[in-house]
Amino acid sequence: MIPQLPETLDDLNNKIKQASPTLSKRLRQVADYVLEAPREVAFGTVATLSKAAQVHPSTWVRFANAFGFSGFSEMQGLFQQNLLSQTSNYQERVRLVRNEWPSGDVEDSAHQILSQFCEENARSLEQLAENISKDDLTTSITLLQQALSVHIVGVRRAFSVASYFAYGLRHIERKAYLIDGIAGMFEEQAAALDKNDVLIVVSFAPYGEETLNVANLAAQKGVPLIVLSDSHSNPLASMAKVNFVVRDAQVQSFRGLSSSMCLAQAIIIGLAHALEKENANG
Amino acid sequence: MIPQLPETLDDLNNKIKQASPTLSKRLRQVADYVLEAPREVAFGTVATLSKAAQVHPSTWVRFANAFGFSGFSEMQGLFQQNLLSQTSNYQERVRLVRNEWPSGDVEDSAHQILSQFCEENARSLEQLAENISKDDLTTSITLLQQALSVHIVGVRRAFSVASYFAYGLRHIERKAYLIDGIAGMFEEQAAALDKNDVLIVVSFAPYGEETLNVANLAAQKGVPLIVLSDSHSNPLASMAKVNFVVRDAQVQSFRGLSSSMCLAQAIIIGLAHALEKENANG
DNA sequence: TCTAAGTTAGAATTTTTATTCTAAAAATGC
DNA sequence: GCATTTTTAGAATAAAAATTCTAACTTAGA
Repeated sequence: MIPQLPETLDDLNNKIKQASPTLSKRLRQVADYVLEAPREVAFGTVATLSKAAQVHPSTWVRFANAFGFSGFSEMQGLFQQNLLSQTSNYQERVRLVRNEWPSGDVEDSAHQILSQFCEENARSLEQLAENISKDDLTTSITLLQQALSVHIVGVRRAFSVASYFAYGLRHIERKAYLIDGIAGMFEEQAAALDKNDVLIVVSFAPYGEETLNVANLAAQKGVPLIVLSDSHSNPLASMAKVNFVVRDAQVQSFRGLSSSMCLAQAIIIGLAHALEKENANG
Repeated sequence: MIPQLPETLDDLNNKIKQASPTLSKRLRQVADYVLEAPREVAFGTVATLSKAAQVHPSTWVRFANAFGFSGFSEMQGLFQQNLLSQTSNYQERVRLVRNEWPSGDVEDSAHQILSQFCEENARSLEQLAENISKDDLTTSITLLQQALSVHIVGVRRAFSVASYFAYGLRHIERKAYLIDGIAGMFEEQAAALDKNDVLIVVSFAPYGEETLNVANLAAQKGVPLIVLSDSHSNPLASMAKVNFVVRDAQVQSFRGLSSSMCLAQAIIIGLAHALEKENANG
């Protein structure tokens, strides 16, 4: 198919990108995986990689053949070579990234910003699991499990998280309603809250007025609140059944959302598991 | 002989140096080789390494046993780990250590899920900076800088990211319009696109039809597209000026958004920097 | 020099890994 | 909608790797 066999990993990567549109479904799956996780490929076996890329072992062989290699092993050599060549430069690269804040041209600084964000966000993620209590997680999942339906409110930065909650909960077939205040109807939407529901409130400092109003309305009706915020001393803490505090990474006075998103994800999947177990037990 | 098995390569190296004088001739040959060429050990097989160190294959097994390993393969793991950690990525280590999916009760499993999500997301963040090319970042920032206004489209899971773009861009005082298809008006909203604008398209597999339609309309009008997706081979790639591929962590067939959010953030802040510089220079 | 303890290399075995082949499935063209 | 081609997954095979076992060897001590 492609007779000229690539000599370096970069070479191969280019050929893959180029050929990608013409590849069949499974081969493209492998192509995507290879571009994304070259390190895994360096050490993996056909068996482990097949699992990771969710394809049949022989697909890897066919893939290697398609790019001119005699088999998987020959192709793997390229990935190992690459890894070796990378190790010597590594120290230097880290030094570069940890340098002063953007001094060079736009090109460099943009990538430095990205690197720093990645690093800071990764760090705050690493702490997240430690900072969130088991009890809070369990309580919130139980609340969501028992709820007739779930409403979510959040504005501005918090809106992205709120919309993700709505998406995720619907994905696992829970009734989820996003209070988005469309056409200024925050209060009208909040009126639909029932005391057998649950309200998830996502709110970061400075706490949005609309969000506080909705939360107050809900509290008056006796609707349990699950709060996700960035401070223990937020105005919602006292009325909340559960109060998650997430410290998202901050770079250059801009806060991220990675940790909040991660917690949202964990709650959703945790709920999915709980529901599964419930069903299994009758 | 030496019951305590080393946990890191450094650990092992120290133990080797310490034990070296007491080792037999062949074992010392291996010891010398191991200290001198750890990188070879990471990739080699018992056969190739035996030749390189001029010993019999079984010597390697005896050597590994002498330091408490169950066999050569177990010892080799340490060398692979080391190589990966040098390249900033400890994916392999976690892959090796990672155990089965939670089996315990809801309380434990919920927190386990959170831990795993944090871990996976942190890992994919670490890779993000490496996988995103400088050129793509620069190009997209320049496009956004020159754009009269910015439109953003994304549905379902991608909607959270799209809404974050809209929020962030407005925050730095760019004109940003979120094409949310409210009241089914995707096409009507898309009609507002001007060729001096830019369209940011966020789309993950399976690519939403609405998103593709909007992107097509934009492309026809000559509006530059910045695409953020999860695969090199997405249906938008060919029409895009820039095609960012972000592989968000996946746990239990549910994908996160941490990395996408992080990239969005970096683009926004990178743009803010570029605008600042532009203003400073007159 | 002989013996006993430790060490080694070779052969054999077991396990793992890669590859090939083939029937079924999917996609494509008519 | 049918026939043809391509693609895929599973089983079977081939190759390779790692490990074990044992007899031969080496060394040290009497």
